[in-house]
Amino acid sequence: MPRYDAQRIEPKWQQFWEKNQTFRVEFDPSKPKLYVLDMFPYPSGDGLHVGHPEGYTATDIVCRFNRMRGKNVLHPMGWDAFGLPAEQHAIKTGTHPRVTTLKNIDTFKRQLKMLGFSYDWSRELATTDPEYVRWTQWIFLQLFDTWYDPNYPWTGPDGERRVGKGRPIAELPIPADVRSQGDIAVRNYQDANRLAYIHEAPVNWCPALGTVLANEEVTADGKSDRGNHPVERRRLKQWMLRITAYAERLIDELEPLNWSESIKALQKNWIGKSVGAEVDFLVESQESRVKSQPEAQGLPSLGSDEWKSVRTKSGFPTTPEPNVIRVYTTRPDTLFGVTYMVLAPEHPLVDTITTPAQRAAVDEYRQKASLKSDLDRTDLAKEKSGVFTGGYAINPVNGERVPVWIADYVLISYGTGAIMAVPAHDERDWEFANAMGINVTPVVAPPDAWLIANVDMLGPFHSWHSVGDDPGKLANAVKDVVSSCEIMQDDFLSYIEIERRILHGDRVSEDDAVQLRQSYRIEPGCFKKAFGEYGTAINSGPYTGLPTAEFKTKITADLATQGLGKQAVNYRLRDWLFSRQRYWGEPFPIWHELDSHGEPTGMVRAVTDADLPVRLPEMEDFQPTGTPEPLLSKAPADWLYATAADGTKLKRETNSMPQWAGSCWYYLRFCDNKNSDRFIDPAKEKYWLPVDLYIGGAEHAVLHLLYARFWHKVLFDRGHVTCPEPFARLVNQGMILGEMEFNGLKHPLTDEWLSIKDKDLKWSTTSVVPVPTVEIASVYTAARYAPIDASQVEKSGDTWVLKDNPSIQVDARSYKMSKSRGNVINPDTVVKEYGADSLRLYEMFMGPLEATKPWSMAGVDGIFRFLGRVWRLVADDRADDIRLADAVQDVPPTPGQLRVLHKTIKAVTDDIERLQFNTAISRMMEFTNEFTSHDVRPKSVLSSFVLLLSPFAPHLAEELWQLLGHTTTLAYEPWPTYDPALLVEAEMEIPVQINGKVRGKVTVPKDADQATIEAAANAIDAIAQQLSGKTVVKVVYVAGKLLNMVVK
RNA sequence: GCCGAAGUGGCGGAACUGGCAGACGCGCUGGACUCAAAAUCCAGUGAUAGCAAUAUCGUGUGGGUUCGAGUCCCACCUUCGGCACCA
Repeated sequence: MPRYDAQRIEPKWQQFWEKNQTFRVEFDPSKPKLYVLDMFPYPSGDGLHVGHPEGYTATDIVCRFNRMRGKNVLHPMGWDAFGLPAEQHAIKTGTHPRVTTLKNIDTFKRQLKMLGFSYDWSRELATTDPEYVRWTQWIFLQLFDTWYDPNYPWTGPDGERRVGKGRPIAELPIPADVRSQGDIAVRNYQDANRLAYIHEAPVNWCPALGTVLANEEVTADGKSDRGNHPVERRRLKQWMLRITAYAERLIDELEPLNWSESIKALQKNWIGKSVGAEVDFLVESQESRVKSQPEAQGLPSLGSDEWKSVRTKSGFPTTPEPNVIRVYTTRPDTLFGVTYMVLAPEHPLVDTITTPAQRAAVDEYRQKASLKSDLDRTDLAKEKSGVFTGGYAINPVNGERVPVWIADYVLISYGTGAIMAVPAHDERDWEFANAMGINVTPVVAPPDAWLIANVDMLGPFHSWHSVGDDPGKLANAVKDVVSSCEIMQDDFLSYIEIERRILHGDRVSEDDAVQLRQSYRIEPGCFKKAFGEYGTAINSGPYTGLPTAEFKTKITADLATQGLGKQAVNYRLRDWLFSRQRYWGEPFPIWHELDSHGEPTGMVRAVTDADLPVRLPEMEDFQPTGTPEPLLSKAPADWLYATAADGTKLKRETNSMPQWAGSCWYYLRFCDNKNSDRFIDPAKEKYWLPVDLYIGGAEHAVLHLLYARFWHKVLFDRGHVTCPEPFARLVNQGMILGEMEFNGLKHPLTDEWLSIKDKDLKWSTTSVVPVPTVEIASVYTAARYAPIDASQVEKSGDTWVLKDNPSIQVDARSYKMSKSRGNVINPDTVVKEYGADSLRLYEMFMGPLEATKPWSMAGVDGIFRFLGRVWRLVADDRADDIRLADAVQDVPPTPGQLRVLHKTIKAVTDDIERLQFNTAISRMMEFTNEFTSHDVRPKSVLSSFVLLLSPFAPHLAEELWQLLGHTTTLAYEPWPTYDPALLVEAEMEIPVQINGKVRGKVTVPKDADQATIEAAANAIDAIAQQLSGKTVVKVVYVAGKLLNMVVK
C-alpha cells in the first residue's frame, strides 16, 4: 500500500544528487550563465527558522527552472561565521567560538540539505576560513591603499564615463607645504586621505557587548541592534572607512538596478543627499564693541566691509578665517530672515566667541551636552535647550548683528556644525526662538491656503479657548494682546474677526486675504507654525518678489562672486566605523610603529601580502576588558609584537573587523573559492558577475547592501572587478508571522472579559471602575491580554467578538515569531511530519514572495494532500509494490487533455518568470484536479507535468519521473514548451452586459463576429426582458471578451 | 512629523496593460465508501430576500473619470515597515 511517503522518497534523492554531484557547476564561457544568490546566513545556535527556506526555495525554483532551460547556473551557499553570538556563548560556557561556529554550521548544513536545495556544495565557504580571511584582509589593504579623487575623469571597463575615482595612495598629490615639512608630514597627509583611516570621534560604545558599533547598528531608541543593550557616546580612536566619498555614486548607480523602488528609496534616504550653500558670517570682534582697536586677541582687524572686499578678491576659501562662522543651509534664500545663529556645543569657535559674562553658562551647557547620549538627546528633543554665547556675527547680506547661541539641536557631525537660524521658515528654529524669546522675521510669503489653514491670532497668548465668542472677554484679551504686540488695535480686531469667520467656515474674501498676508508680514507668531515650503520672497532687499527656487540660484551665485558663499552638497551618511573590540572577527593587517620607549608613534604600516592572512591568536579568556581596550590586546606577546626589517619595533592593531567585512565580498569568492593566487580570477569574475538574482530579507536594506556596494565600487575603481554594481536584481522576501491568534482583555481584579475598545483604560488595583489613562498613577494597572480559542469567537461586522457575549470585542491578528511568544515554527518539525516538498511548496503557496504573511499549519496540511493527489495521479496507492496507476497508459492524449497541459505549461512558465510561485502552484492544482477525474491518463502528459512540478517539489518529481520509466535525473531535462495554437478553444463564452451588469452569457464559435454575438444575445430571455421597453443607445464589443449594451 | 508598502469572503490569497470580483488552498455544511473510524472521492459555500428562476448590495471611506473601476484621478481613514532635531 505505497502511499505518498516523503520520508522514504526525500533522503533517497538527496543521496542521489550528492553521490552524482548533480548540481556541480563549472566555469564554461560557451554557455549562458545565471548567478542566483541567497543572502549569506549567520549560522546561529537556533538553526533555521521558517523564514530562511522562504527565500531559499524561491531561488532554488529559479535555479532548477533555468538549468532545465539550458543555463549554466551558479547557486552557492556559505556562512557569515564571525560575529558576536558565538563569542557571547564563549563568555558564558568557555567554549571557543570556533567550536561553536563549526557546530552551528553543521546544523545549518544538515537542515539545508534536508530541504533539497540544489546548491553546488563544492563552493561552500565560511568567512572564518583562514584562506577567506586572507582575502578579506587583502581587500582592506586595498581600501587602505586608496584615496578618492573627486575630480578625476575616467571611463570604466563598463564603458561609462565618470568623474571621481578611488586611486592608489602613491598617486596622491602632496602639497608643497606638506612636502617641505618632511617625510612624517607626508605620511600623515597620506594617512588622512586614505579610504581606511584612524579617526578620533564620539562613537557608539556598548558596554554590554564590549565593543563600539556603527551608526547603522544602533536603533532609533539608542539600543544595540543585536541584543538591545544600551549604547553610550565616547570619544575614541577608531578605524573608519570613507564611504561618504562614494555617496554620490551610491545614489546615482542605484537608479538602473532592478531593485524594488522602496529599497532604493530606503538607501537614498539613508544616504540623505541635500543640496544647499555654505555661507560665511564674520564674527563681530568683541573688542570693537568696547574700544576702537580691534587688533587685540589676535583677531584680524577687518571690519565687515573691509572683510567683504578682501573676500571679493580672494574668493571663497577652503577653510574660513578663525573669526568666521561657516554655516550650511539648504535655504540661502532665507538669509534675510536670520535672527540668530547656533553653533554645535562641540564647535571649535565656541571658546573664542563666548563673552566673559556668558562663559560660565556656556561651559556648563557644553559639559551637560557632552555627557548626553543620543538617547538623552532624543528624550529631551521636545524641549529645545541652548545658551547665548554673548557673541554676535554680521549677516553678510544686510550687515545686521546676529546673536550667536550654542544648542545641542545642532549636530557637530553634519554640515559645518553651525547654522544660520531662520525661525520663520524652519520648524526647529521656530521652536527654539519661541522658547528663547527670539525675534521671528518672515521672508517668504506663504500661499493664502496656508495662511487660512494656520491662522491663530491669539495663539501666542494662549487665550483663544478661554475667550471663545464672548465679546467682553474678547475685548480684554485684545487689550492684553495689543499691549504686547506691535500691530494696531483696529487692525488686530479685524484680523480676529477674519479668523472667527474662517473658523466658522465662511468663505474668505479677497479683502480678508489681503489682511491675512499683511498680518503674516508683521507678526508671523499669529500663525500656528513655521512656513517651511517654497513661496515668494518678502522683506529680502533686492531679491524681494522672487520665487524661492530662483532666489536660491541667484543668491548662491551672488555670494560666490563675492567670495562669501558657495554651493555645497551634504549627506546624512557618515563614514563607516569599522573597528570592533572583540575577538571573533578578522584581525586588521596593520602594524603600529613604536618608539624606543615602546609607545606608538602614530605611524602605521600595512602587513605585506606575503604575510597574509593575519590569523587570530589562540586565546582562552574571552571576557570583555570592561573598557574600550580591545580583547586582542590581551593576546600573547609573540603575536602582538615584532621588529621590522628596518629595525622599527612594531605592535599589531588589536581592534578586529566588524561582521559586515566578510559579507561585503562573499559573492565574489563563490565564483572562484579555491583560488590561492587571487581573491577571484578575472575571467571568472567577468563571466559570473554581476549576481543576476539576489533574494533575502529587507533587514539588510541599508547595512549589508550599502557596505557591499561600497567595497565593490572601490574594487571597481582599482581595476579588480569589471562591473560597477554587484547585484543586478534584488528581491526582498516578506516576513513570515506566527499563526493567527485571538486575544481578549481580562479585568485585573475580577477576571471578567473586557472589550478591547477599552484597552486605553486602566484599572485601580482596588476598584473595579476603570479610569482614563491620563489619570494613571502607579496604583492603577492595565488589563491583561489573555488568549482565546478560535472556537469561542465570531466575526461581527468589522470586528471579532466573543460568541457568548458579542459586546466584548477581541483582538485578532498574527504576531512576529518569537521565542517569548512561543509561536515559532521549526522547519525540522514540519519536515518530519510532512516532508521537505510540502514545506517548500507551502512556503511558496502562502502568498506573494514579497508580502508579509501568517503561518498556518492547516495550510501545510492542504499542500500535503495536494502532493498526495499528485502521487495517486501517477502511482497506484493500493498495490503492494510501487508501480504506475492503471489509468496511466502509453497512449496519445486527447485534444482536450493536450489543451489543459499546454495551458498549464504556459501558466507555470510565465508565473516562474515573474516569481509568482503561489499562482504557479494553483495552476498545477487545477491540472491535478482535472486529470484525477480522467480514467485514462497519457504517460507523455504526466511526464511533462512532473517536469513542471520538479522545481517546486524536486524529490517527489524525481521519484515520479523514475516511476514513469525515465532512467536519468530530470534536473537537466528540457523544460516543457507550449504550442500557442493548442491553447485556443473552439468556442468562446461571451458575457452579455446591460449597462455594465452581466445579465447573461452566450457561447459562440471562436471566430464569431459582433453581429452574430448580438443576435445570440438578443435571443436570451433574460436579455430580451431587460431590453423590452428600452432603447439601445450604444453597443460596446470587446473582441473575444464581452458585449455591453447601453440602454435607456 | 517625513519616506515606503498594504487594506478584497470566516482565513491565506487570485484577477496580465480598466472588461464575468472571489481562481487555488484552508475552514465549514451535506453526501458516497466503511461494521465504524481514518484516509479518499463527490457536491455546496460573499451578504440579503425568495421554494425557485432571479433581484439588490458588495474589493478601507467619500468624491470623480468611463459604456464599464478592486484596477485610473482627487481627498481622507487604518495597519505594517523604515527614518527621525541632518539645517
